[in-house]
Parts: sequence; C-alpha cells; structure tokens
Amino acid sequence: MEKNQKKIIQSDENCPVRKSLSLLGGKWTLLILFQINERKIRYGELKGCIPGISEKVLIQKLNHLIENKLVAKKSYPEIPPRVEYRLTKIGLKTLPVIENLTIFGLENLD
Amino acid sequence: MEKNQKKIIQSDENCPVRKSLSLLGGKWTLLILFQINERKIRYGELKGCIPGISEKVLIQKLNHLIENKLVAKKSYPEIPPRVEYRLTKIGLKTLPVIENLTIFGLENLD
DNA sequence: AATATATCTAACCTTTATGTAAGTACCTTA
DNA sequence: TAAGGTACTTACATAAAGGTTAGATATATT
Repeated sequence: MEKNQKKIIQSDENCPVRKSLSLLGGKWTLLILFQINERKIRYGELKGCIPGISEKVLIQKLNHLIENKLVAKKSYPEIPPRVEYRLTKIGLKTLPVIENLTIFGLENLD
Repeated sequence: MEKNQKKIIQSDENCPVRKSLSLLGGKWTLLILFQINERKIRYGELKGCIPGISEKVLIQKLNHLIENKLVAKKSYPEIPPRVEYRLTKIGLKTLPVIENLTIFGLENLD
C-alpha cells in the first residue's frame, strides 16, 4: 500500500486529488454548485442565494466551471439579458462530494 | 438586510462546507493526510513520500492539523530527534473523503 | 432624455498561500 | 575538531485568490 501511494502524487497532472481540489477547492465553488443543484437558475437568482460573493468572483467561477464542463450556460437573446445555468452530468456528480464534506464538517469540526 | 445575514452566511463558522474546505482545501493537506493514512510515520519519511513539498509548508500544515485534532504527534526525547505522526479518529474520517475526490478526479477530469 | 434592468467586464488593490534559502539545536561518530 | 543526522525555524520573496469600485451593454419605460 505504501508504494502505490507515492506513485499517485508525483505531479499535479497525474494526481486526481490535486486536480479535483484545483477545480473545486476555492472559497465559493462548491457553494455555487450546491446552489445550482438540480435546477436551472438565472445569474441574478444565483447571486441572490450566495450572500457575500462578488459579481466578479461569481462570473469567474462560473466560467471556470463551464470550461471544465461542470456547468452549462444558456443565454436568451433578450433585453435585459436572461441567462440560465445548470449542472451538467459531471457537475451533478459533485453533489455527493459536497454532501460528504458537509457531513464531515458537521460531525467533526467545531 | 445585510449586516447580520451577511455575517452569518459569509463566515466559515456557520457553513460546514466552508469549514471543511478551510481546513482541508489547500494544495498539500489532503496529500499529507493520505500519506499518513493508517500508519505511524516519522517526519522525514513523510517528507520523502510527498515530493515537491517544502519543509516549511509540511510543518505548517502538520501543526494546523494537530491544532484541529486531525493529526497526533509523538516526540521521543532522543538525539537525533524522532517524531511520529498519526491520524486521530477524526483524521481517519478524512480518508473516505479523499477517496471520493480521487474517484471524482479519475472519472471526470482530464 | 433620463432611468431601470440584467449580465457581465476591467482596473486596481489587499490578503492569503506557497516557495526559497539559510540557520538552529543537540548528540554521536569519525 | 569536524561532520552528520533529524526535526524544525526564520526571514524574505513571489504567486494565487479574492475584494472593491466603476463602467459597458442594449432596449423598454417614464
């Protein structure tokens, strides 16, 4: 068991823990994914249910998640604009991870 | 609306996801916990199986984990010094979380 | 003409995280 | 006397993340 462990870590590229963390590990990302959850949600509404986040960071994180195919975006050609976000199939797979972290936090951290 | 609500939701104190992330979310923390795993391990050995980490960061993270009771440390009064680290009961509970992240990374990220 | 609306975009700054390199302590062995 | 082993510790520098403020857009409404 010990030898395999060493192999997993060697670089950022081939370490799945690092890859996951670099995508999901920021201050807001998991909260965004959790809020989107299984619904379609507009930008403004999403912003409204994540108090404290700045527009810059919200857009930045959404774009990053879109690039990595965890979130899909649909823009409607209207004025004022309307944009809907939803989780992709992959994005939906983060929900159990979030649940695990929630339980860990609730049960073990002060 | 803002002051009370903002404070409550924005702080790590009241959000279990944020609490978990602020403890586990850095670049090296989960790798350290995974390497310690179910064994006792000396500082130098641990360092040896996490290539690329600096001594400063390793010590810093270990101390942080000790403060938060995920890791326990035992020093032997010898020269040269000998120190052993192991996961506490709580620390062991991070192993499934790490496994989940690993699987997510392997299955879903390039 | 001014205002409202929703979704961004940019410039700038502060805070936090991580990296680098050198040094410390103490005893043992050569 | 010097070198070596182990586990740190410190000072300093850089990089990454996040926060603040202002503004761009394009149309409908007043």
